[in-house]
Amino acid sequence: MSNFNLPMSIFSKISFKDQAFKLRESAILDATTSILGDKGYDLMTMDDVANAVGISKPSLYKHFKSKEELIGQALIRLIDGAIDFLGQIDKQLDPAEKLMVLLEWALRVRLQGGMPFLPSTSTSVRAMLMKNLSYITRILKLNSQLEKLVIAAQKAGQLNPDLPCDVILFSYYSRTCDPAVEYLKTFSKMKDDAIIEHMLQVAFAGIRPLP
Amino acid sequence: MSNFNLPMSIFSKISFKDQAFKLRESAILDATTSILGDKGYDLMTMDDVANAVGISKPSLYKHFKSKEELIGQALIRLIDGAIDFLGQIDKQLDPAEKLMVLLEWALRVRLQGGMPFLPSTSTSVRAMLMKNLSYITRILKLNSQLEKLVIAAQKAGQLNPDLPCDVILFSYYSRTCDPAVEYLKTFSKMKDDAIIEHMLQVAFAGIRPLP
DNA sequence: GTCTATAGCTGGATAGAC
DNA sequence: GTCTATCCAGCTATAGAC
Repeated sequence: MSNFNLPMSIFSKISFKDQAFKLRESAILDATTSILGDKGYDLMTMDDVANAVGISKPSLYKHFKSKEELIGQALIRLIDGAIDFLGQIDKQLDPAEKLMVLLEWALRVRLQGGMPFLPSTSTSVRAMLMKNLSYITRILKLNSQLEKLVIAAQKAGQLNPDLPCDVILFSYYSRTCDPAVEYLKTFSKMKDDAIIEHMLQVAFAGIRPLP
Repeated sequence: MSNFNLPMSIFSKISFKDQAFKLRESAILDATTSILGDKGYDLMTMDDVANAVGISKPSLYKHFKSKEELIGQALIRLIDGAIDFLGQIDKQLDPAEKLMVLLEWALRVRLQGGMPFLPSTSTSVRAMLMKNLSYITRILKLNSQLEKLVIAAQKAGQLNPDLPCDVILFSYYSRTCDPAVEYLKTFSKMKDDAIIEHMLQVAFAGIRPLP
């Protein structure tokens, strides 16, 4: 935190503990992410997570005071990753290209065992997330950036200007959690790169201007 | 069944009972469908269903011997509806038009409170369904009909012949459970007809031949 | 066939020793 | 902070009376 740049000799014990704590927290979030991607919110149990990390359930609860908070944190980390990635994208790219690069990133994250970008469609999960203020804050931030990109791309004639902005935006979100990805991997045994290429092609053909 | 066309005077008692039984069974499946669409597989409880129908849980278990069977039957009824609908589509339509009409039907069913056409992506739900032989049989039947339509449409130049057939087929399936539908309804307050129109437009623009 | 009541289990969360 | 052991709510499924 605030002592990152101070000499270790003074704070070594504290910072070591802190580091270990952060590391374990990160390991917990990794496990949560992977299990969420596999089983989904409802079927993921706190025992699953604790066992995957190799700690006991009470220890898990020292880090996250409830299942809801744990999942909220995992989603926040994911959204933050997206916002970071968006900030690092080559400024030279035009809006539609930026959207494509971000979607590629999201699909790749998912194919490498992450959870889908959008949580379940289920009412209860959404209700749970809506109570989580820091999650809402992040998602609104990301959403406003994406909305600007969509509108700019429509103005520039890179995306279909006849479609309502919302239709493009929500379709875009949906592509990040498109089950076709899983089907292609499971049933067609397609390589990750081929899956991503085809998903991008279909997704953007759907929202580009009509000929 | 076999006595549908026989005089009621002879079988009235039996057929009446049968009818009532069928009616209740149908009501149970209706309730299951609606609750599944709302809460999803894991959160739907047998109490929910029994209460919605207005019967007790043991009575529910007289009709369906487990939660898995109940959900399986609800899904089978849905698939059968799709197969029936497909059989009734105007034979004059070309393959791509048939696919479009069917997708419209599926989206409309969903918007009217039904469950999504494809069940959850979750591993456990899929595992449950894979043990259900009559479900598998139906889904394979529907799948083979749709695959034929896709291939025919590609040959006729109505769908992009450069895309693997699987990519089109799985993308098509995914559109039936696209969360963008819910988002447009919830956040954009869009009318059902407008949602369907836009979803169809985006979906088919994505898989049509490139200009 | 329908109900009330309950068995049996699972999973979220915690008490209390170390 | 970490564990073992446990509580308790809520769920599937059923026994047994009517």
